[in-house]
Amino acid sequence: MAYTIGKLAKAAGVTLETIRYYQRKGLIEEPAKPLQGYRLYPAQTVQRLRFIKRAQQLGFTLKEINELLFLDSGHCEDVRRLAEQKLHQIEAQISSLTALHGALQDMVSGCGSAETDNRCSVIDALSKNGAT
Amino acid sequence: MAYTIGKLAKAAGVTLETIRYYQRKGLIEEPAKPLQGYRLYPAQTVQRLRFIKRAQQLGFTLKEINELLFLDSGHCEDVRRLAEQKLHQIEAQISSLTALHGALQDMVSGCGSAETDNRCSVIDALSKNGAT
DNA sequence: GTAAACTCTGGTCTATAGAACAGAGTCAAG
DNA sequence: CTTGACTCTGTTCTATAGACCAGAGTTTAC
Repeated sequence: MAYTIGKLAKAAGVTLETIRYYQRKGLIEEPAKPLQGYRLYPAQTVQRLRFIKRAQQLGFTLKEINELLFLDSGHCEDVRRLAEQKLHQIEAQISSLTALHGALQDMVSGCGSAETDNRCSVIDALSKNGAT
Repeated sequence: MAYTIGKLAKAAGVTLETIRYYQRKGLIEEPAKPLQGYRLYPAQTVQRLRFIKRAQQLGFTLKEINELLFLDSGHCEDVRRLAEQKLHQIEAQISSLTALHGALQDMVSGCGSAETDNRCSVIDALSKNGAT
């Protein structure tokens, strides 16, 4: 099953502009244009677009996603090395988000109860040194 | 104690450009320029800059930070609401990252052993439905 | 009292991630 | 076989978060 760009966009839940942008950036391949007619995208491009969107939601930049995508086609050893690198990044990201979560939670729970002066404790907490 | 912009920048660990940018964006107040001479910034601006930087590290955009700062002079409830909103965002982000971590880990451990075809299946693992 | 260092204003420039548009070509349905 | 929908290429525009630069004025240190 093949898609024209509009169908592809609809199937993947992105806009035409996004697809073209990703092509320019090398995140997805631009199928050769038939000498007359429209480009046709293979079904797997839908998956790829979804992958990109998901990874983006997870806080990866397009540049990082591009790297991740390259993992798919390289030698298994390179793949492994890069993937492990990514894993460490993700671990770090999770733990810093977890710390942030705790800090914010503390702030929120202090809020409303510990207003010694007329300022919010959330602001106070953020101005000092707390979560890393 | 008052700071010229350069001292302020050094004290807060930001650049002059950052300070000016924040002024343009209304995140910090631009002191009136004495008819002859340089602007002088009150010491509390250092705190404010640190607050901004800190909040930024915690994933707030300048726009959100501006809101937080604005709300500082308002009701604590509003600040709380914003912080709670952010809290939920962070929770979602953590769980997505955790899912991604699991998927990547599976891939890394399968890599080298389970290459049924000649792909290391990152895309496979993540293009389906896993992390939301 | 001059030179180095700093500040001022205002503009341009960068990267990221697209959105919007113009004018042409192409396809599909009635 | 024409009209409306879609696609093509290329360019410009947006927002975010600053960085950088030039030429002028100001301050500080020697």
